[in-house]
Amino acid sequence: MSSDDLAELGGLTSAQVRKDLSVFGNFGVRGRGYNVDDLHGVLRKILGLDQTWLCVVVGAGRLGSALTSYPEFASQGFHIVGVFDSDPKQCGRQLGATIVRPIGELEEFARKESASVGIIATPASAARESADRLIRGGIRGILNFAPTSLDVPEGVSVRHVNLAIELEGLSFAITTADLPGELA
Amino acid sequence: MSSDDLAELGGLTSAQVRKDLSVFGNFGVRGRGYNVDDLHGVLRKILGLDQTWLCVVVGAGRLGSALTSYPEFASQGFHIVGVFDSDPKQCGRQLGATIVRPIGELEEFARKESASVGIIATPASAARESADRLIRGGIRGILNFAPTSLDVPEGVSVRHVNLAIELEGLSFAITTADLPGELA
DNA sequence: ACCTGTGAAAAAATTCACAGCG
DNA sequence: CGCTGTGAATTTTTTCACAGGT
Repeated sequence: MSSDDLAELGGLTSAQVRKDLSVFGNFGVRGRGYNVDDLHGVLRKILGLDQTWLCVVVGAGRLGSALTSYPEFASQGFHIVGVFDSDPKQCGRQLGATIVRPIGELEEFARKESASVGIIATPASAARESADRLIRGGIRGILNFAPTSLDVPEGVSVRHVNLAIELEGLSFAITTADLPGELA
Repeated sequence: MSSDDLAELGGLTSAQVRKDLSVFGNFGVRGRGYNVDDLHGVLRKILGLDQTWLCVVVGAGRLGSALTSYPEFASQGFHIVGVFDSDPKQCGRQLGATIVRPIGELEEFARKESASVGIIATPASAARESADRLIRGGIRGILNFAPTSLDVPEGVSVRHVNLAIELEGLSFAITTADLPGELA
């Protein structure tokens, strides 16, 4: 498959595809293009997807429940090994392959299981505390669904997913698309 | 509040804050900074959040259910007025303020209700069809949680949220942070 | 004195375009 | 001939730094 084909699929330019791949190595063959299977394998390795990642979820509400059982996570090697909630009523409930545990057990559990990824699906008010617990539990990366910025020490990576902001972006796009003579 | 304060809160530089705001107008006062309430109102208006957006959700699985009842959506003026699923077993179930309806009723429902935003929370295999239905229903913007690219006509905006890719990004960040002499 | 708004400068990302290999 | 990999050119984004208003 050529960089043109890949670009088409990804909504990019072929030069973009080639430049980006060239950061990591020379994966193509001049005159032929890229071997899709090989490239797939190489990219999985670069992304660190050639291993299983042990994850814990904080927050067993609707979003936390959905994420815990999200099939795309498991299929990419992200295994949810524990779910935690501060609400005693949630604790003990079966969720995916595990049961919901009390938030107080998070640190010890994460350490024992050597979990390296934490997913925060709590209300904003609990996000900071959740992050602290995850960090004390020895987690290396946090995916934060709460609309809260997090301070983390060196060596811990954070990504924010703000679902409301995604809709706000759509709102802006729709509103802007409506403006008639705004192209000047 | 000064651009410095705003930058601190948002994890940006003050110049960034001022430049970005200056695209839309002069909202600050020299020597004083920005009035937070005024700025909030102006930005809400720019983003189109000074109105109620009627949304329909396609897919009443775990993710669709979580999104339908996601409090941050309602609080930003995004109201879920309908949820649709192709599985007859899901139909009729109460979800948030509405019941789950058969997918076949989507187009007519969206038109009647004048819904302008569609949220796709189906498996990848159903995403394309869902988008077509939404478009035929007169929707103006689509938030797509399925890992599928969508072709949409002029005038329809799309945003993709790929939860697995967020975790893959974390995986890469963690993996990369581990490499010892990779700073050269 | 403080802080915005903005040109100018610097840095980063993207595109161009082509030498060179298969 | 086709297509990669990559320097060079271009465009975009970010940062700098300061004139000017409060």
